[in-house]
Amino acid sequence: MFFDIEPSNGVPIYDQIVRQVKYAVADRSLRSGQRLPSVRELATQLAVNPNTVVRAMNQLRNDGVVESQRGRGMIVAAGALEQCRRDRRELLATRIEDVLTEALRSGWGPDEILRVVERKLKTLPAKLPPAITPETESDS
Amino acid sequence: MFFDIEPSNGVPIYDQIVRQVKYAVADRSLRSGQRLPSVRELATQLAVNPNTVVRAMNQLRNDGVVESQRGRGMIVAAGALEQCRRDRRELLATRIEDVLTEALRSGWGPDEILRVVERKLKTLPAKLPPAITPETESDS
Amino acid sequence: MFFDIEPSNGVPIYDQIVRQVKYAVADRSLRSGQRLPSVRELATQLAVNPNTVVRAMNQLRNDGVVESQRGRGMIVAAGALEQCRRDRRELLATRIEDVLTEALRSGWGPDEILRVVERKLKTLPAKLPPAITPETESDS
Amino acid sequence: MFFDIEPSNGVPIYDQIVRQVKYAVADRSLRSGQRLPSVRELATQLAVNPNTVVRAMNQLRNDGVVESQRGRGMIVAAGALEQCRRDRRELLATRIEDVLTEALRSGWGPDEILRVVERKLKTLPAKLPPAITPETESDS
DNA sequence: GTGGTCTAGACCACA
DNA sequence: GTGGTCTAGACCACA
Repeated sequence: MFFDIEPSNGVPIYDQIVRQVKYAVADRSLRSGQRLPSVRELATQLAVNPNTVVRAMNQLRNDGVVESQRGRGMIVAAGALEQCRRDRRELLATRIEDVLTEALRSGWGPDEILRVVERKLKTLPAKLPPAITPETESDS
Repeated sequence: MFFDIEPSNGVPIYDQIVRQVKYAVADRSLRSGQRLPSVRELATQLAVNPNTVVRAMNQLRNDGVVESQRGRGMIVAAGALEQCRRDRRELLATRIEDVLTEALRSGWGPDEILRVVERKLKTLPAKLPPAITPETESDS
Repeated sequence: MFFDIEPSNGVPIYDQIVRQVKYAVADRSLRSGQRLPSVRELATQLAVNPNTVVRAMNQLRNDGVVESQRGRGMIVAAGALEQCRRDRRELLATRIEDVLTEALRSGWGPDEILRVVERKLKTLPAKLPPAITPETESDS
Repeated sequence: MFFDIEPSNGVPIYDQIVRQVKYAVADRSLRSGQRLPSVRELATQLAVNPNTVVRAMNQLRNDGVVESQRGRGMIVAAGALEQCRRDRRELLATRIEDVLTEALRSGWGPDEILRVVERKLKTLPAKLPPAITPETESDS
């Protein structure tokens, strides 16, 4: 698994982890039943304190995305795909709505906003890393 | 002036004030030379801690949007319109870029995103209050 | 507010706090809008680390029982009463069901179990502290 | 022997094993002198870590419920029946007392609690598997 | 003052 | 080995 954590870009680290895991599940980069790296592993891998990872995992468990098995680690929960699709849609819809609301209130018209969005959508994708992917454990 | 402050929607209150003032200027709802309500007035009007208003005003002064006039409170600065237009463009562009980046990373395609934006742009404007307007203090 | 925390009786401290707050709300000892003692206050009062209180508060917020107001403290949320009644019913029903299941499986018959329960219900109440109550801020 | 282990229902697996063995003895489903399956057998049968079974067996030995017989595995100890009846009574009484205490503290009255218990006692038994029974190893 | 986040590190139960 | 809990303590944004 590849995470792209940016310490203090405003979004708390634990929340970045939560979102990225959810997005990875929603995008089928992570699948139900799949085992996650241990808390300690993840922590070193992300160069982050284990407690921060624990906090993210707690929230993910709360949200039905992962299950912990005592002494054995965490796995992606059964209904995780549907859950994460819902969560993704809601997380993004809310953020989009917020920004559009702010833009409209600022006096921009819908057309003006749409033009900016379209332009960004043309230039942004090229810059982005090729989406989070699991280790190719295609056959192991 | 009418502000629409939402405590704990994630955006700090002082920042909401800063943005709304800038947008009002960019949108000509506030004009250069116009007097702003006093800190105390604003604070009670917004049901907010006076320190919070002070903080917002400090930032607005720093950004060249308002000027304090000896003993008479704050007025909208001379070059405020151009400044606020720039600020508005940048504030919104940044937020839009951020949300689009997150959406693209989550696995959504540009088309999918665009569809959501278009849909929201059709439904949102109707719901919004009729843009922030100054009290018709046509000349006071 | 009076809490009765027993460090390591098996139930995690943060969970004891969560339950007791919920029960207090369900029992109207705490009411919507009421301000909770600050995290630091509660921590010293309960002789517990502030982080432990924070954890409890996070869960309570997640469960819609409290709301945090930045820089101002935490208050009991609007719909908290209904929420906590539901939570209480569920928490207790689950525990009761679990213990009855275990008893039935152990070979005890329903009558035998019922007798024990009735006996305990006669002797226990007298031993218990007089329910958690808020500081009598009846009129302050 | 049939066990019904539920990983992560809160009760540690080793403890579930201990309790179920004790209950089986108390209920005469297991009798003194009867041989228990080997650790390995039990572990695979329960889909559980062998160490977990070992731990359970150690505790059962400590509690005088089983004895290891040189080279022949474990058998149910001589005084096991009386021991397990006592243990069962105590295990269940403790759990019942705990849950009743929590319920009373939460503000429920004894009558309210009793009603819930009675209702559960009517619906639960039907749902339960037909009590733990030994494989009819009538004599092996 | 308030809550929110994070680190460092310990200890524990469990498998 | 695994996750879960807790402490101690720092630093920050916010009001």
